[in-house]
Amino acid sequence: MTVDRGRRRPAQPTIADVARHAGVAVSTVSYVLSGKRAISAGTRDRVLASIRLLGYHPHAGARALASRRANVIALVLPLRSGIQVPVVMQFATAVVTSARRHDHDVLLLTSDEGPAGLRRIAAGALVDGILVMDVELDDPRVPLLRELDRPSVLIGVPADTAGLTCVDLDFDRAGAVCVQHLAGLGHRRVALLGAPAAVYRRGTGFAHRTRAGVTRAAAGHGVEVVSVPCEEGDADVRRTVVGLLERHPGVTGLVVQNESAVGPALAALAGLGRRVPDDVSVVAICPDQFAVQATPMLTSVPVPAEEIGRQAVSLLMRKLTGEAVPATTLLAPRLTVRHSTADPAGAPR
Amino acid sequence: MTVDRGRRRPAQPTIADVARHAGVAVSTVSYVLSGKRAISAGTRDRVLASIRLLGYHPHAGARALASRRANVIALVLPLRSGIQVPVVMQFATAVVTSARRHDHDVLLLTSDEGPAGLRRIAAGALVDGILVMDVELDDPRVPLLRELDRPSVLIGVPADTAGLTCVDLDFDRAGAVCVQHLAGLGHRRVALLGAPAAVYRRGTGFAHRTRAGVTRAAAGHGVEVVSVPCEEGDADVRRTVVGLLERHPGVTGLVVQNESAVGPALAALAGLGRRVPDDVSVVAICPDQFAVQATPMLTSVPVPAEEIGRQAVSLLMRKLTGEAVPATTLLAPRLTVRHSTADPAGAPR
DNA sequence: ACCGCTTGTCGAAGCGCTTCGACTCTCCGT
DNA sequence: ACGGAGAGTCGAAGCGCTTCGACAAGCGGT
Repeated sequence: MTVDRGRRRPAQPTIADVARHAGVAVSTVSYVLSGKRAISAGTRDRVLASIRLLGYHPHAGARALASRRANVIALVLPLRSGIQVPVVMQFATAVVTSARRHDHDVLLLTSDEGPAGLRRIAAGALVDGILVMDVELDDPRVPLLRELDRPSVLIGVPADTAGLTCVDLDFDRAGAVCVQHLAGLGHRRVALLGAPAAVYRRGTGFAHRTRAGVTRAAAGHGVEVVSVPCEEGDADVRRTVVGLLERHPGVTGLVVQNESAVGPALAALAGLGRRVPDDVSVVAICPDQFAVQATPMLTSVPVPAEEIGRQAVSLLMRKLTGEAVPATTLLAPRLTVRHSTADPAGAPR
Repeated sequence: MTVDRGRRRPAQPTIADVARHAGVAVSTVSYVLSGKRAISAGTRDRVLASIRLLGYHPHAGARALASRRANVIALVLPLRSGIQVPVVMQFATAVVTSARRHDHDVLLLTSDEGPAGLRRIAAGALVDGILVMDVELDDPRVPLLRELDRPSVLIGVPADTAGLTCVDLDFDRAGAVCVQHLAGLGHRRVALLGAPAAVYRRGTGFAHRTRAGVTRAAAGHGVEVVSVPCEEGDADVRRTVVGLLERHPGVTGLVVQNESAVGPALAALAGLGRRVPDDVSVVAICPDQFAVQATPMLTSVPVPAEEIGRQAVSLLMRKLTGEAVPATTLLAPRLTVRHSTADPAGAPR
């Protein structure tokens, strides 16, 4: 067993081994692989056969050194409280999958190493580009990204987007669409059960934008709206919902933004003896998965994590090739009607 | 603006620039950085000053090429259904944080590229070692890892651990501890609300082990136990709980393994008019965060994602230095008593 | 005064790949 | 019959770093 140790040395074959085995020059193998120069079919086949036979895989470091491209992008994830974990996860997997399709790998960073981490990664040529999630309205990482001279794409939209590339769901319109749907059904008093207070305080874009959209749409439709932040956790959500309906008994429509509040909010309504959708209509902004798991299935505006991830990667790839891209890409919200919204009680048919 | 483009070329300084600036040889700079040879204090300071001044960061690719160490580890995450998203997320962040402490970065892979992905990464020297999450009892990736000749650590325990290094919570004992707690309170009939059926079918270790532990402990304490799989989603959980209590009305203790089932299960119990803990005691195996968010706060055995992640990284680092490490590390479960468990109704005080 | 250490530094040889001329053919138009 | 344009291939020069052997000093022991 131990004897084996020192002896075995399959020692990954190098491009030189492949070249020798195929009887061509090293550079020819390289061109077969990159397709950057014409190679005759015969040679190509011979080289490819040798590659397969020897089990050759190019050495990533050597390639990065010579070509000045690492074929790796960084994904900076948030670690903070109040984030929507499953959504983040969906983003991450979408990003990895898309990146692979573009022949790139993904390096995972967490924000807690701070700007220094970004700098290290970028300057060290470990990555070609950077994807940043959960960007706040006034994010300290933004100025750094501007100066960093590696292409980057933000998921989320900061206050000042000059010189940046951002992708996100259009939360403003998402909020508006929810209210519009409720207004269309005849509701005159609605409430927004928002994100935790800390999230607003932090200035996270999506929370503010949603609230703005809700407010604007309400004004436009002559609907009264009250908007309350909502902490996570069963008890807190219940308390918030109870308090809300005590102070505003006339509310018949509820927009729920915080996906982790969806379940407890429904439970709280049930506890108060308010039926959904008969007494109160509920529309959620959350991943579809949650909307269909709830009882009743929720009318919702899904957060298209998958598509945002894909878009972000695709934008980053385009920037890597020097292409110009739009500064801000806002995905249109789509409202799916399910079983949690209806005419308010007593409304005319 | 466009004019700027071609002109600016701060062109990351190289180690040669630093050497020139500090008036020493390139190798000296290298030794200052690596500490592999003695360097006089004066020289070291001069070099470090130049490094700071020039904003030098070593080129990762060049370093990997020359030193044959990428200082990157791969983290292979599951993408499948039935996984516990927040737990996975906790793992991931713990892994990234720990890895950074060891001066390594983390490359994110998803299982869906399959074994080919692992092979590519390992052979391409993109990573020095591999961390695999959510390993199944009979996992196709396991034989590959054995042959791959890059060190790896599994989070989760497959059936055959020969030649591997595994870390996990001791789910068997976790299950046992839950039953023991209930038995100690006087419960004679308990149930395990398990993972989704697909998870058992797939042969995911933790689900099977938990069930085994529950069963064994029940036998040991003369407690009757019934164990049912449980799908995700409000309605499914409700149906499962209702069905369970119909068929086994004498059950007074519930062990809930699937964290996403916790909320709905409590709601279902409330719907049936069973109070927790007065009529039914509930003990959960789930992250603490969930346990304290529930109402009432749950007696639980937390999954120490953070610590498992740390351990996994630390084991991998030790393997990278050639150190021998234990094949299997099972973390002892710790049960935290909160407000969801009590004597069964009618039990002697 | 000399040997043999240790300590600190340097130069050069790679690590495995990409890329840039340069070179050899072949084939076409005239 | 000849120049020129591709097409196809090769050799060599790096990319930025680590590491090995060599060497110059300084030191204590005899």
